[in-house]
Amino acid sequence: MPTKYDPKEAEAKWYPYWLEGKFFNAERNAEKTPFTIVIPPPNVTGNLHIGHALNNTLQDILIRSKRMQGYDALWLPGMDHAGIATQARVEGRLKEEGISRYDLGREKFVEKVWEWKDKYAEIIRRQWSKMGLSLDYSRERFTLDEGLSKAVREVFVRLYEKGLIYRGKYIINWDPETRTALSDIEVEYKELKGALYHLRYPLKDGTGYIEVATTRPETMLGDTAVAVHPKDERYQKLIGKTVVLPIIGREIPIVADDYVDREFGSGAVKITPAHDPNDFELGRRHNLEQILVMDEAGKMNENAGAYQGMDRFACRKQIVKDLQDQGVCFKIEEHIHQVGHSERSGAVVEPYLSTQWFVKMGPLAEEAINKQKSEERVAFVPDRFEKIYLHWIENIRDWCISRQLWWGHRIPAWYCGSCGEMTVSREDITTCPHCDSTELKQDNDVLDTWFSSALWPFSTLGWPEETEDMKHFYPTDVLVTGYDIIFFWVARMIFTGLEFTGENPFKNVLITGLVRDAEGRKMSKSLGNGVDPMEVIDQYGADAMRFMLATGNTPGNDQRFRWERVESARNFANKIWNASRFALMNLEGFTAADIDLSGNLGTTDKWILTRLNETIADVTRLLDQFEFGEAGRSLNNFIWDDLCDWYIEMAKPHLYGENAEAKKTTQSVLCHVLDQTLRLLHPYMPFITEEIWQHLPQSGASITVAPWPIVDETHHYPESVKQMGLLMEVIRSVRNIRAEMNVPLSKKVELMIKPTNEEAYSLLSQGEEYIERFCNPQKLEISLSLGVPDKVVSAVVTGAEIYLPLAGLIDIDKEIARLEKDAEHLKNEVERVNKKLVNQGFVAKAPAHVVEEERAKGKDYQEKLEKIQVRIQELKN
RNA sequence: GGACGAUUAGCUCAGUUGGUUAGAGCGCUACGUUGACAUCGUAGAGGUCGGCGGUUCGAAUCCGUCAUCGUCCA
Repeated sequence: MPTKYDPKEAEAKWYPYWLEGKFFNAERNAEKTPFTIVIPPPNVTGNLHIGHALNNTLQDILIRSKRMQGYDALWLPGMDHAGIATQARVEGRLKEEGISRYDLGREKFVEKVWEWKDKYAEIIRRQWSKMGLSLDYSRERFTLDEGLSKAVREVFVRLYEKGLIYRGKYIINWDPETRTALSDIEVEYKELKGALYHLRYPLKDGTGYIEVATTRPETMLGDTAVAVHPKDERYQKLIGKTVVLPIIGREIPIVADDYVDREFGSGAVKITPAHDPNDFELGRRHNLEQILVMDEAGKMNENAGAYQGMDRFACRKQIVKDLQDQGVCFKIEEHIHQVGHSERSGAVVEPYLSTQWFVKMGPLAEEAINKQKSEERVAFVPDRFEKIYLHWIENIRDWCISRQLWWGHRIPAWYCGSCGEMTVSREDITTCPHCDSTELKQDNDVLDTWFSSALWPFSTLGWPEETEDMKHFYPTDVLVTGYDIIFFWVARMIFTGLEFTGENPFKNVLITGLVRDAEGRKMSKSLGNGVDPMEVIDQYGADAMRFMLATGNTPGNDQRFRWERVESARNFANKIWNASRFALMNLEGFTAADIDLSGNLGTTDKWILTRLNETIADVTRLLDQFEFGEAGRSLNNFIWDDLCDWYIEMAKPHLYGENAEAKKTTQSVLCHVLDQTLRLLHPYMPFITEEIWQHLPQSGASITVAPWPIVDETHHYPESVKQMGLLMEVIRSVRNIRAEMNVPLSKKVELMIKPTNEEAYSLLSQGEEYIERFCNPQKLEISLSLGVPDKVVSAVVTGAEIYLPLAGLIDIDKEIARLEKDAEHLKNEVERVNKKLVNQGFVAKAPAHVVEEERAKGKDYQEKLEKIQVRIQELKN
């Protein structure tokens, strides 16, 4: 084995091996408890980003650990057709060739998108494999594939038949850039500095004018009323009168409506029912005409008179100028307001009157709310996200699901050119069921991408068929996703899941934060600060990236991407590699059958086995609680500190020594501990653990299916932890003295240790060989009755006093100063503890064991302090 | 305007039901190539846990309030 771990080699070797062995394929075994995760399907628009890497790593850790724990683990992969995003990308590509989608026509264009999809699906699969994800590719799905399309149709038709899907003419959010309707949540509101334009509309009777204010003056071309508050005294006598709309000359009424805010502006508002949601509602109450003044591209239409053909913003400029010239616009104020932008294209969203399809949310939301308030709620992790979800679903509005795109699930509604009836159908139809005419035309629109994503946890398992997979693996166990799509996706999966399967689609939702750049900025294409996970893997290996992401922080919080942290993780991998290399070099000829822990275990053996037990318990518990960071740190500490820094060093004398029995015991312990540790680490670092494990004396096919370690009660020795503690403390003190007194390890010195009692004496005597090895003394004396020389450097630990006679080598004043510093520190501790103990409240109210611990601490500090003070006195004499 | 989150060592972050001498990695300082590893080892410096007030025998941890930054919702 080389001295450095080569990630590329291991990664290239093991992923194909895993696939060939079908280790990732779920069994659908009735004997086993299923554990299911469906991957949040990435968009087929392009490459995976570092956020996917985080999200997928966490899922892989979960699924790998559950698989090893004996569950029938299914991690189902798939991709999303991502309507607007994908269509926009393909259109962009065509544009480079000077072609628009209209040049190609719908059919040809969709063919092009499928080509794109095939290409990127392949890229994404390759990226998944690079990351080492244990996905069951035999069950991979795509939101537009046949089965899922069938599920989409089924859901659409059922909701339609139930009256929960309807078609109608309403104000929706229109994106003039991509020329499609958007749902409410696809609109991002940004605070912008705009203007409030004050206009005077003249009364028809010539008795004056009424003042209105607007932020979108171009919409005045579509005004069909002016509204005032019915109780507004200023306007009482104007209600019912008629004004003449400037420029257009249309006569429009002044109406009274409670909706009007008397405080805002002049208290009178212009009403444009076709371009504003509130005006739309008001217009319906007052039977006002709805006049659209723009087309789908955001250009002024034939109703805009002279402005026809102008872009909406150009028109705004021009119309303001014209209104000013006419004296209609008499004041322009700076005005900061929230302006909706398309989440996809960034274009300013236009409230627009349009015929669209909607999901009626009331009944669906109610069911979801009730469920969430019952025992059968979805567990959000961290739980604060539950509130965010509930608040949203409790205030939800109907969902606009039709999109004026070509890429997506086409709406299964047909219009008859003969009788004019509309038919919604599961199957494509060619004749009208109402009049038998064949003049049928399918609705041009497609469904919101999230409509199909909402069905993902069950449509991927074969629903609406009653498949075996559905019966066995549904509902799923955990959904891992970012907080940015709780509304878009999580909420919608929950209410569709409840409606169509009667259950929550998942038991837990693990919410992750965003991976930001090193400065804490959101990664974005425009900033160019994104980190490509493939580059990270290329430089440091997949395991390092995974470990870094998984231990980066706590669930739900954002984390910053820092290369130094990837480097640390890479170093950790290398540490494991070298520890294993050491072990393997000393396990020559040793087989799995040779492992024997029944022999005469030493304190260090007992200690490392006990620490292993603790680590197994911690990691298992923490993973169940989704505490990936803590579990990873626990493993890091165990491997680096306990295993490498102490156990391996202490194993050396046995491995190199003549005692065959001791050697075999040490080999057994080392081999066992390493094997168990690799298994615990495997979910985080699949490649390196497999690579090493395959070198280890063991008989399994792959660590991916090796049983998860369990706490071994027969090898649990809590007293060994205390015993090792003393040994470690003695060794550390000697090192500390050597460092502080500038006595390098190469310099042999005499070392005298005076244990405080028989027990400590026995322990330290047993550990003599280790003290020799770690402290490199010329002569070591451990005795309860030591004749301490005058010129000596010393230290006091709990259980022993340590002396290094360094006559002539040291500066007495320096040693006194060093001891006084220790004494000072101990004095503070003694004082702190005493203060607690004299406090009657503490002694009376604190739990007995806490008081007892505090007393013991106080006694220990006091004893150490006294001993140090004695040493100081002796040096001063 | 409402809700939530963050504020802990120079930097990035842990700290899970209130009781640890407040931790890690990186960085820094000083030593060190002893037969796994310099992608390393040993030792060390560095924090009044954002401010104020409260609850409690005891607060980084619970409550209130303020400040700064950030996110979501309206």
